[in-house]
Formats: sequence, structure tokens, C-alpha cells
Amino acid sequence: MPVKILIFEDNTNLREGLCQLLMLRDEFEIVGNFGDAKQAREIVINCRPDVVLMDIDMPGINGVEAVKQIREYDLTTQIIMLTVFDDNSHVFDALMAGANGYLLKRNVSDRLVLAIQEVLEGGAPMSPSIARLVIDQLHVQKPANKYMLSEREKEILRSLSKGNSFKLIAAELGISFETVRTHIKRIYDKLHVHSQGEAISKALHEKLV
Amino acid sequence: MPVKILIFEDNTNLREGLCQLLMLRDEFEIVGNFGDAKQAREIVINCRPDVVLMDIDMPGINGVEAVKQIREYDLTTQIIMLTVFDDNSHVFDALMAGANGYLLKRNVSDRLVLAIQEVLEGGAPMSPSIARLVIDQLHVQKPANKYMLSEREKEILRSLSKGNSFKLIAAELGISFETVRTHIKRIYDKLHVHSQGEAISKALHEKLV
DNA sequence: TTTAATATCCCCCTATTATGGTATTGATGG
DNA sequence: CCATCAATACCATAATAGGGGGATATTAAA
Repeated sequence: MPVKILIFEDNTNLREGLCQLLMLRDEFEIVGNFGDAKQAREIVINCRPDVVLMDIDMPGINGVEAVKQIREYDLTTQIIMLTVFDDNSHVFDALMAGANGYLLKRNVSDRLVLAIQEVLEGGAPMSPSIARLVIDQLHVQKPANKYMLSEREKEILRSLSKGNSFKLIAAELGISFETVRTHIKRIYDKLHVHSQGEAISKALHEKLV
Repeated sequence: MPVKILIFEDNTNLREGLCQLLMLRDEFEIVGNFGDAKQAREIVINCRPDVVLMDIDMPGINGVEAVKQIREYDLTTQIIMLTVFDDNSHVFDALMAGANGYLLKRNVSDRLVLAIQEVLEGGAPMSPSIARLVIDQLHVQKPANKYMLSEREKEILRSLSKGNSFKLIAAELGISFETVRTHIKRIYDKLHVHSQGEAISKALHEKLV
């Protein structure tokens, strides 16, 4: 049973190129190819493809929007985004919308077939430069101890950020309530905040804990 | 000028296999190979490799720790992790620690050379199943309104999670202090919490806001 | 050896938050 | 028309948190 592929790509040459490339192989069957994504959701529902190749930059409705619409009804079809740009403007939007892979067009010729196999096996094929963007996002530079908190203070902030009251923190660490308060005061000084809420917010957002 | 490669891998067979594989190509030069990562930082500082291949599971000091140590002094050397496991236990630790790529050992034979080229070009080579883990992390399924918060309640929780006091929230939203308190009560009910700290923690961790 | 930093504890007083009520308004759907 | 929900508002009381002190002990650095 061949893998059913559906293509959305406004550039006619590329679209036909993709079809040619994939039709060379028996294991793929192109169940449709379209120059815009206006009816993407309906088309997907009707065609029931295994894999969708979706250009990001299309007139009318763009690829990211189309993915969102498809994902309202269908969470299993694998979607690979195709784009010429590797700036991060659309990468995250697309991945958040529910895309499973992200290929740069310059990598299509050597990686597309592999990429299709990979999504079907539950992988997430990405051009390496895209993967780097994603990882960089994860890397969120943790400016080691920007606020010069001591180990104990970090411990207390960690506990506070779990939602624990002073009383609980004291019990958890086996110290007195008053000691917890003293630590908290110094933590607030160092973080330049004046309340639990600000402290927790800062701790979690800046990944201090 | 050849690309200088440094290898840390405790399995002798694999380590020598990697050396053999890479020495077949003129563009690579193995500047060292080690069965453990105890001196990883010093070795990297001395050898100044372009690319480090780092096994995750090693006796003594593991690969993730080694990466952390290297990254204390060196942010530019490209590091590719090698592992047999594609569970997510170590993936994020390694990427957070500063690894640039993540290859499963079963993908080494067909992807290693490509992966090395890719990190050097600023990419982040990953086995597709690893990439999928990373993307899944991004996808953070926001179980749309798991707690049935109303729009207004979400607004208030959002403001609270920025560290604002009830008074500030009231001012920001142009409603009375007492109204804020009423909303907060209902939010706590719905989230099953009993304090600001717990609410903020839950809101931020489960990305409710 | 003095100093500095850290961790520990206590007191007083005020401010804010938590919990329990009650109540009015407007919109929405049977 | 009535029930329901969301949003608004108020009161009283108890609990927790915040800001200002001051104090001792340990450890590490100067």
C-alpha cells in the first residue's frame, strides 16, 4: 500500500518537480497537488493523505494557517513544511501549529524522500539549520547566578516557586520559620522584588531555579 | 586544513570504529580519543578540536557532565552527543548543557559524516526521533482550558503571574479590589490551589497563561 | 586576626492575602 | 419568564507575608 502524499505549493515548477521526484518511487502516491491552501482542511479530510507537504509562503492563506486549520480536525496526518527561509520568523509558528517536520527547499532534493520516511516512523525531519534554531530556543542562556544567590537561597526560591508557604519551606528544609523569612528577605533584595508573586515569576521566567 | 575531531567513548570497539570511519576521509583528523571523560575539559582546552563526539553513557563522569564542564570555558567547539537511547531522560539535559547535536548510535554509520559537516555549518544534526522529542517539548499541549477558566479569570491569572498584587491587578483592569479578590477565589477553586504561590506555579508550569 | 559572607534565629508592626459569606447586574438559553 | 453563569462589589475575620530591627555561629578570604 503506497504512502499517500498531498502537496500544497504555489510555485508551479517546484510543485511539479516534487510530483516528478516522488512519482519516481513506487512507494509514494500523489493524491493531490494544489497551488494554494484555501481548501486545505477539506482537501485533507477528503484525501486522507499520510503525509502533507506544505509550502509556508503562499498567496491567500499561508502554510502556517493551513496547518492550524488541518490540526483542528486531524492530529495524525504528518505535515512537513517547506520553505526557502531559515530565519526563525515562521519556524516556531509552524511547529507550534502542529507541523511535524521542517525542510528548507534547498535541502529538498537530497532529503525529501528520507524526510517522508522519517515522519512516518515518528521522527521529526528538519534541516540542520532549522534544528539549530529550535535548540537555540531551548538553550535559553541561563546567566549563571546573575543575582548572586547563595545555594541555600536558591533552594528556598526553588521551594517557594513550587508554591510552598514559608511554613512548608521551613518544614521541608528543617529550619525555623523565621530563618525562612530572613532568607526570603535577602532573596527579594537580590532579585529586586517586593513580593512572592514577583519572585516566583522572575524565578520561573528566568529559569533561576 | 583538516577538521579536528576529538572522541570520548568508553566502548573500545565503537571508539576505534569511529576513528576508522573518520580516518577514511582526508578532511578529518582525529586529535584524540578517550575511553572516559574525566579530563574532558583539559583535553579540549589543549587539543582545541573543531568537533567533539561525546558518548552519553560512560563510567565515572558521564557525557552530560563533561559537556557542562567544557562549556564553562569553551562555547565555540561543536559537540555532538552519541547515545543508544532515544528516551528523553538525557536528551534535554545534554542540549541544555550545551550540546549542538544528538545522534543515536544506530544512525552513526549513515549520518555521522553528514552530522559533522552540519554542525560546522551551524546546523544541529539530530536523529529524527530525537528531533521529535524536542518538538514535542515545544508543542506543550495546552489542554485548552483544562480548568474551565473564564476569559476574565485567565486575564487575572495572567496579571497575577506577572507578580502583580491584587491592588495592581484591580488598577490594571479598571475594576475594584474586591472584584479581583472574588475572581481570585474562583480561580483558586478551579485550579484546586490555596495560595498565590501555588496558582502562579501552576499557571506558569502548565502554561495556562 | 579582622573582615565578609552565609546561615541560623527572634521580635515588632503593618500590609496583603485567604476564606467564608451575601448581593446586584447583564447576557444567554430553555 | 426563569435558571444559570459571568462579572461586578462589599464585609468580617484569620492567616500569611513584608519591612524594619538585632543577634549568634561558622567559614572563608584578606
